[in-house]
Amino acid sequence: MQAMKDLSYSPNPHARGLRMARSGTIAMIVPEINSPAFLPIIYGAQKAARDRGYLMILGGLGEEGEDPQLASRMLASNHVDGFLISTGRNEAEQLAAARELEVPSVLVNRYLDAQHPHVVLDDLRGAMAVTEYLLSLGHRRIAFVGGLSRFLGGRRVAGYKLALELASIAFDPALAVESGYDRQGGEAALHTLMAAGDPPTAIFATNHLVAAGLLVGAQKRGLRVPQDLSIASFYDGPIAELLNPALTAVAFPLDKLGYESTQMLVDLIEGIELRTRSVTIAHDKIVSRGSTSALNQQSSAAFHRLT
Amino acid sequence: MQAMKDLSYSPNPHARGLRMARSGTIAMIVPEINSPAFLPIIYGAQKAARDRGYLMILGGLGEEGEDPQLASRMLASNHVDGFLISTGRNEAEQLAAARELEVPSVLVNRYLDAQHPHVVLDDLRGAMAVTEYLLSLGHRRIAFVGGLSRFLGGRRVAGYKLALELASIAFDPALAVESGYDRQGGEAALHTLMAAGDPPTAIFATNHLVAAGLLVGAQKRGLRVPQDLSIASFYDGPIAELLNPALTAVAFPLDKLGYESTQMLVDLIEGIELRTRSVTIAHDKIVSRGSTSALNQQSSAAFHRLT
DNA sequence: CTGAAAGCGCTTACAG
DNA sequence: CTGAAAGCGCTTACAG
Repeated sequence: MQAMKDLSYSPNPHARGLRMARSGTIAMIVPEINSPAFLPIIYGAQKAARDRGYLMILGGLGEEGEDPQLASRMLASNHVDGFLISTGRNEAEQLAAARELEVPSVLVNRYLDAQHPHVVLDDLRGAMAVTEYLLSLGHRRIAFVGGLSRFLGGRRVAGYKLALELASIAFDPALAVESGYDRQGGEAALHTLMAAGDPPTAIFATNHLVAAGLLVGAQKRGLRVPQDLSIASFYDGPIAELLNPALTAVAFPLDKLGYESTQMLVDLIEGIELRTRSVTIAHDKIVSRGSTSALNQQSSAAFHRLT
Repeated sequence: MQAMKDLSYSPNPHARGLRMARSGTIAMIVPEINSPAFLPIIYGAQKAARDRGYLMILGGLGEEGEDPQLASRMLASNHVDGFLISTGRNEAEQLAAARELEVPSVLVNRYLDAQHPHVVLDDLRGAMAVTEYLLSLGHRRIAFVGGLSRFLGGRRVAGYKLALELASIAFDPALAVESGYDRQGGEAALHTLMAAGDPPTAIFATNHLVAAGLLVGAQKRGLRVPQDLSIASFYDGPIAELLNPALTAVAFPLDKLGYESTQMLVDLIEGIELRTRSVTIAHDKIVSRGSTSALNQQSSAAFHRLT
């Protein structure tokens, strides 16, 4: 032992990998690399890999990661012990391919079924928290703008509805608008909402891009945020600070999402029994910024004058 | 050969690494992981690594990457063939440590000396292009806000000065304001500039964060962008679209920066003679958005009324 | 309990 | 030119 220290010896990972038929390497597949949310996720995953003595390689960034067969091809050529998988446009095929893999994989913020190991955000409670925050500011006409159909989007709508229900406010389907997940969708949704009778006084956006679109749309219509319209969003992050006005948002520890995913994957690789195959990451605080304010008589009057 | 195909054989990388005493793996050290610019850089690097048959691991993300000794520790434990190195707070120590490494390394958007292989952006011409764009809009009082001292910042100031000189405009030291690289610095710089006599009609910001700070400062002072003040920035990217107004900026192919860095590193690893140890990535087009407009009598009048 | 041997799957120097 | 053998640095089953 002392000699090891004196010579600063460390075992040769190739010899070890060859003998033990394992690589000590995991790969992360991230097709939607342009989302800034993946930086903290990658960061957390890398940290956990290090803590467990594994190397993490970035497998499929961007377009390359869209190929459902990527993981199995990587397996053949690279000898990877397991995969962290996020999906992109080909969600269904990629999830199906993950199931067929002959090494463990963990879905990162994605869901296949209760059996397949996954780590997700607590979208439901996060969405409730945002909605309740807007309710606490006195808003009663609160809209939800986002993706309504995908698994994660659906859970956010559910949280929004639940919060309304708990506040004894009837859900109005006209206030839940499909926007997808980009800026154009957000801007279009704003016009849809404001053109209808009895528009909302507050909007809950599914992410920053949609929120940015709402802000642009509001400005084009001459609506002041937050005096005439409050906007709050999911996923706090550096972009929230840069928007004008800065965006109120619910924070999630995204690094923890990456960290827990990797812990789970290494447990699977090493045959350690999992306590659960479904980990949910709780939201942090609501970070209140300039895009939301209390509903009061004055702003309400200004609002009705404009519409 | 046919049999290889039939059995979809691929060589065991551990056996190969053991025998050949090389790993086929490179590591990228990125302390400033929070900068969104690193996503395309990592993406490009990963692509080149794949093209050359290498794996890329993310070595030091964030705080961990600040340790100047990280690379040599990774070498001992992981058997990496080379490093792509970016630096953070401890720039000088990290660059010095890179020089001592016993495997090749390439500096990514960083500079040590002419000998040490590096790939940088063409800051000088990029800064000239932004300045010339503002000149073409009729602006004559153009400020530069950014870091003035670091190597890269210094080159941007030089490009700004050169463009002014070519337009026969005397450089006014009061218009070059040190802001560092964050939002607070940008906001403070705006107040400094506008409080002085003869303020600028256009500002060139060194990055998005500084530009965002300028926008906030302008709004607080009641200055309209672009009517009263034009703002343009370095580094086009997804954030430029989200600011309000959207930001005019000069684009750089950051993925190419990562790609070329990796090509250079693999050449070094494989003993392929380099044509040059210094690669400069040229800027792309100026992307013109809502934050800039032509200087005209009306806006100029409005501007002077306000100050 | 300790220590020598076999073997993981390659590559390359060497014998035929 | 072709083919068998040695050896990279580990781990683990086995002999002593």
